[in-house]
Amino acid sequence: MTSANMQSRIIAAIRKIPRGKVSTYGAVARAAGYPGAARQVVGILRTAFGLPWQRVLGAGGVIKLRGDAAIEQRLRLEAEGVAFRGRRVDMKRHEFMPLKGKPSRVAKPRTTND
DNA sequence: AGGGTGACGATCA
DNA sequence: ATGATCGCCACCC
Repeated sequence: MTSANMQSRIIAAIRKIPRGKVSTYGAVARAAGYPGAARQVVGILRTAFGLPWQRVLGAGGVIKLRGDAAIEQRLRLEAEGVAFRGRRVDMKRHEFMPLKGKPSRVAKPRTTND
């Protein structure tokens, strides 16, 4: 078992990115359990439909699409509240990192989810 | 088998 | 910051 699973796991990882947050090709690959498979993430993003593709960026928060597609991705992200700093998104604020953050205090219960 | 392709990523000059 | 290089992984001739 290989790619069939890989594909579903990568897709699952992408679907977890919440609105207003973003991730990167590499991070998605790692989250799916395939470090180094960033290019596979790309392949899936290109073919699969119904995915929040606009939330996946290149390392550092750079939009790797070209031309119109790049414009659209930016607009879509800004539309969901993602802030840019020059050409890159402010990863400090919007990068989706499950398992990050210090569990020193009790988590904040969010009542208004999307 | 051999070679080319991606919405990549890290490193170095 | 920018371009080149090399490493990566699955897929498609």
